[in-house]
Amino acid sequence: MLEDNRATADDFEEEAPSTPTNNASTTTTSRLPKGGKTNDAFAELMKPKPKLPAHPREPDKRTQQTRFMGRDGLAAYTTNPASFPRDRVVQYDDDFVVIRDLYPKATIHLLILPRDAEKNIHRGQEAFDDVAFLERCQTKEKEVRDWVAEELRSKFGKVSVSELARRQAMEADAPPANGELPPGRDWEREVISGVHAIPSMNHLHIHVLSRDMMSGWMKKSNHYLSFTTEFLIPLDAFPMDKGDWRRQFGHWSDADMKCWRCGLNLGSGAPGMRRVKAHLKEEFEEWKEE
Amino acid sequence: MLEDNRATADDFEEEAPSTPTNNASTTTTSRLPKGGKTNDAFAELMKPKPKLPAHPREPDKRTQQTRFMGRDGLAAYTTNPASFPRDRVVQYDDDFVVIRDLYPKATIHLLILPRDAEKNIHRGQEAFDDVAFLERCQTKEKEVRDWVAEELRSKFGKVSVSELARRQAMEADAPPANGELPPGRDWEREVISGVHAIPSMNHLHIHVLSRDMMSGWMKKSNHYLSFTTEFLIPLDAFPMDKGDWRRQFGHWSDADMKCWRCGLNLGSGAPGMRRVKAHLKEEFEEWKEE
DNA sequence: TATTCCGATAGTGAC
DNA sequence: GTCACTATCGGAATGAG
Ligand SMILES: Nc1ncnc2c1ncn2[C@@H]1O[C@H](COP(=O)(O)O)[C@@H](O)[C@H]1O
Ligand SMILES: Nc1ncnc2c1ncn2[C@@H]1O[C@H](COP(=O)(O)O)[C@@H](O)[C@H]1O
Ligand SMILES: [Zn+2]
Ligand SMILES: [Zn+2]
Repeated sequence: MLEDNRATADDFEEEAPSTPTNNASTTTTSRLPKGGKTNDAFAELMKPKPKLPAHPREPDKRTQQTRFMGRDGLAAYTTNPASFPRDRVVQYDDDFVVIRDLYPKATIHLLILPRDAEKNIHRGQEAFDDVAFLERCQTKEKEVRDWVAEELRSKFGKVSVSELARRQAMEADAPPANGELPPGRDWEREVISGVHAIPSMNHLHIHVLSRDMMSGWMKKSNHYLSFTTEFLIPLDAFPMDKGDWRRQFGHWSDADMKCWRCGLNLGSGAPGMRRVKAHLKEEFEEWKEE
Repeated sequence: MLEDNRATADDFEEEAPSTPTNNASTTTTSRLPKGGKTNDAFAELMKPKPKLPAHPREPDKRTQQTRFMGRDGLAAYTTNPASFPRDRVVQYDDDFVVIRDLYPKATIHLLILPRDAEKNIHRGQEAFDDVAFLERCQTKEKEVRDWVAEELRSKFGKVSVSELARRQAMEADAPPANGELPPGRDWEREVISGVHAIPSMNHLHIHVLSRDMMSGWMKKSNHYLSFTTEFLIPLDAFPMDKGDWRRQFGHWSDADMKCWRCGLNLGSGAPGMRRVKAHLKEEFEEWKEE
């Protein structure tokens, strides 16, 4: 059973809301040397851009250690899950460890780590040729998807109109039995999962995350594309045909990013990513309230 | 007659000599987040690289104003030379203003600015089609070259072995008349001059500078190449044939830089530029003492 | 399609 | 091939008391 440790991606603090003085008073910026003392007060107002800390609060020491293992940073979770605090290792058994992604790319972002050391050094494309192994992973994936769905409900249920009937029933004087509750919003539909066609981390991991893509860690176009294109391969694509093109996934050049919700093309590269961030912020508000 | 205001490029302070502690103690550096408070003292030692001020001392206010005119920054000198202090405007008459380059690329670096507003908005390739105008410029150029040569003599004469006889004669009990002095080193040979094939500043200017290329403003490979290749066009190349290739000078890609003194190829780009700076520092010492 | 730091590279504006 | 600022890109390293 998955515990309910609700420290998630939106702990990442977005840029501090700018005071009126900050962006109202002066819209132009000088490119010339800050010069003598006349400009000092002036320059004071100009954006040194405080440069956000990597993590809002630094993670625990044990988790920090994993960051120094580079691309092998997931190994320690699989070999010694008990050494991690429960807000990072959400659940584990002999076969799997479920962790919170240390750099979540959505409001909720978990990773399922298979522990079998023979299997977990391969990509999904190879590891999932073993159908028995695959099926265990699929079962776990389903379980975690459900859990993420519940996490979404508890996080956004109170602003979601689809939850209204269920909410009212629960708050009624005589709440119905659990099975009798109105189902509310189908949050499982808002969960995506799968493996990356070209993982960067060396140990097999299945992403399970909310589809909102709202996180301070969602910084680069690669990040966005990796969860919104065929680069994210769902587990029902396995076992994969020997000739399937995703076994030799090519590197993408600089593909356009499309809004996951409305399909709007937001362009590519860093400029596109700025548009994505701005656009998703608005979509997010609507999406929560569906 | 040119005044003798000896505030020159080597006022630019080179980087402070690094203390032994600075580069000896630790050669490895971590690329991972500085993390908790344990690292603070450690990180303290690591190179924040103080980032030199643009100018050693900020220039006078009037001269600072020219920097806010971008590529038109030379115009004010030609229209109102009297408004500048004499350490910036070295000399002027109805036809020319001679200034110190605000970002000198050599120990001595002057600019000759023709004042004729009909002429000075064109590149040399066009302006010097007017032969009468060209000849006035060439006369002035010669005068300024001689002046720079004298400036070099007074700056480096006392360490130059070629100056020895002259120096001794001058310090003798009965110094000979001026015309009778031993000539000493031919410093005019150490002066280069001309116009850039593709100027960045909009008003016609003739560079007259010592060939040492020693200056804190000599930062980018473009800077170096612009004074050590055919990009610097001497005035005797004018008037230029209609079909001369320098009338449509192409952009250079990333040409190798060669030591102006020994011809050594020092490579291209920023790495090459670092080698140039290091190599020239040694050449400079020898060159002064020739 | 790990993160972080650093340095090199581009693109803009110039009060 | 202005300068100065900023953002972007590209590689290297991946604690250590
Ligand atoms: N030390 C770590 N602990 C937990 N998650 C990590 C760590 N390092 C990287 N990650 C996450 O692992 C995922 C690897 O993605 P990928 O290899 O592209 O499938 C990314 O979502 C990272 O945020
Ligand atoms: N405001 C300024 N005052 C004096 N010299 C300047 C100013 N701005 C740029 N320069 C110099 O003008 C020269 C222009 O070079 P170029 O246009 O390439 O021939 C460079 O050597 C600059 O250092
Ligand atoms: Zn949209
Ligand atoms: Zn040399």
